[in-house]
Amino acid sequence: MIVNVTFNGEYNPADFPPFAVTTDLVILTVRPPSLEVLLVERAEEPFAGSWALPGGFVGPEQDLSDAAGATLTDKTGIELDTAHLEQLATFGSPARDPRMRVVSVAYLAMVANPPPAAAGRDAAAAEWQPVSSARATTLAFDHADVLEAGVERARAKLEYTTLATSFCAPEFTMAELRTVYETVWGIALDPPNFHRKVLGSAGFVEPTGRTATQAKGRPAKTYRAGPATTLTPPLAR
Amino acid sequence: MIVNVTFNGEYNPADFPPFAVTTDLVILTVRPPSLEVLLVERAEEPFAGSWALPGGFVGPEQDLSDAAGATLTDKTGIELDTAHLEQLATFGSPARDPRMRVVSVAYLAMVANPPPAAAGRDAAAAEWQPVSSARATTLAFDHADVLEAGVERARAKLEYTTLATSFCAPEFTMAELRTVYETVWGIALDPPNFHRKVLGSAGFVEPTGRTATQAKGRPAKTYRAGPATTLTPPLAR
DNA sequence: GAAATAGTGTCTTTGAGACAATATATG
DNA sequence: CATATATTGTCTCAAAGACACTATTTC
Repeated sequence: MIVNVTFNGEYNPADFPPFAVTTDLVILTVRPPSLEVLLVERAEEPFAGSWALPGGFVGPEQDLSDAAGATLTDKTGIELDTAHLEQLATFGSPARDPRMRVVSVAYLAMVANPPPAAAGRDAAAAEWQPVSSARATTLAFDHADVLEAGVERARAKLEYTTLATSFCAPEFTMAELRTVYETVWGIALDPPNFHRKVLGSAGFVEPTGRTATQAKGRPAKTYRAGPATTLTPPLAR
Repeated sequence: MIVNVTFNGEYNPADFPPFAVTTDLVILTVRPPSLEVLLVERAEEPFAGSWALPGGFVGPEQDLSDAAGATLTDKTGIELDTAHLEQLATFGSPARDPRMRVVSVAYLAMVANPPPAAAGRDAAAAEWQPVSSARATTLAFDHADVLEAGVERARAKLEYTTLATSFCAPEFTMAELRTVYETVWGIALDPPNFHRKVLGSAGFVEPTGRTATQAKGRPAKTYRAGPATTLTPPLAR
């Protein structure tokens, strides 16, 4: 198939050869004791059989964030308004795709309790994998770099934003919220101090008035995400 | 001029029509009492006569950061190794360029004591303008959004990185470094506390052993940037 | 010496962290 | 009641902020 594109005036094609633009997503979820990322097994070349981040081409009239959002809902089955989605960084090394110039705008998504992953049209399989496993795998393209950027962004943002709640169900206990931090950061936090810090951060969480029964021990009060988006002072790692 | 591009297999052109990829730069410098940004006056359509951020097309085999670096040295006359340059965000709304689909990867640069701006090939003029003035101007494309993102990134990064030194000459006084913060943040800082905080942050600055004569008052010791890149704990705004 | 700017000392307040103590559930 | 988990209390320490004070220069 042949595509003819005519340029003139200031827009000389020598100045801007056709680029393909894609989005790739680092979709994270917390499944204690692991931070997990959604990977797909590529069905076609290049890197057929390799694990990769889910992604896709940006349509001619499609906004970048819409393309990312479509991939997110398609791959996870999660509605956009329950997930956090933000632009991460753009990867455009000339050599990153062996066949042609592809610039990829990476997005970071944080989701809670996703349904099991299902293979799509272009993927042989889709699977939630612990980030530690994904790091040990040879990912397609430069997706190892993208994954690192996404994980580091998520780790950093837990410090100074309320985004940890996007890894939680709509209603959660203080221990569940704390476990999000412990899982993403890979460290143990002091439960009493964490409890006080969260309640002392105005707008971080709101009490529901309900309690959640524990397998053992005193029932925990439940909370929902509050209106605040930033934590000042931050929650130290 | 006609460009023929052949696609097949997974790379169906219907999935990825030709995009142009550009870089746009938010190049900031501190000239007390103003934080200033380099703007160019567009010589050609669209937005001929409007002020815009400097930028350019990414070459077929050119890395994104190389394209940004080339624009930086071209427009400011500053060597890359003396400036800070980082990727900011990518802007790709289908409507952002009236003629065709252009995805712009924005970069943020911080420079010290730039020479006067000079018009280039594609610009009628180039000028350092206070950010407050630039905000009051109607900028070309979506450059108002890009500028906001750049300024906010710079303001935030002064808190938890040592990047304020990239706004300073190689050798600077504590008052000069403090003035960088005061100019970017638009607030006054307490000189004694600032002094202690900076010296207490290991690797932020290193003494040169020299002093700088003041117009009035006691000469100030001078410092150079140290090896540290992050400030923990941060310098509160 | 007066004025200006650089730099030090000290006190108060805030918040993080360690950890004891109390509360409320299950078996 | 023993045990487990949630929640509150208390003490200590580090750092931020206010601001008095000292140091060193020019005029």
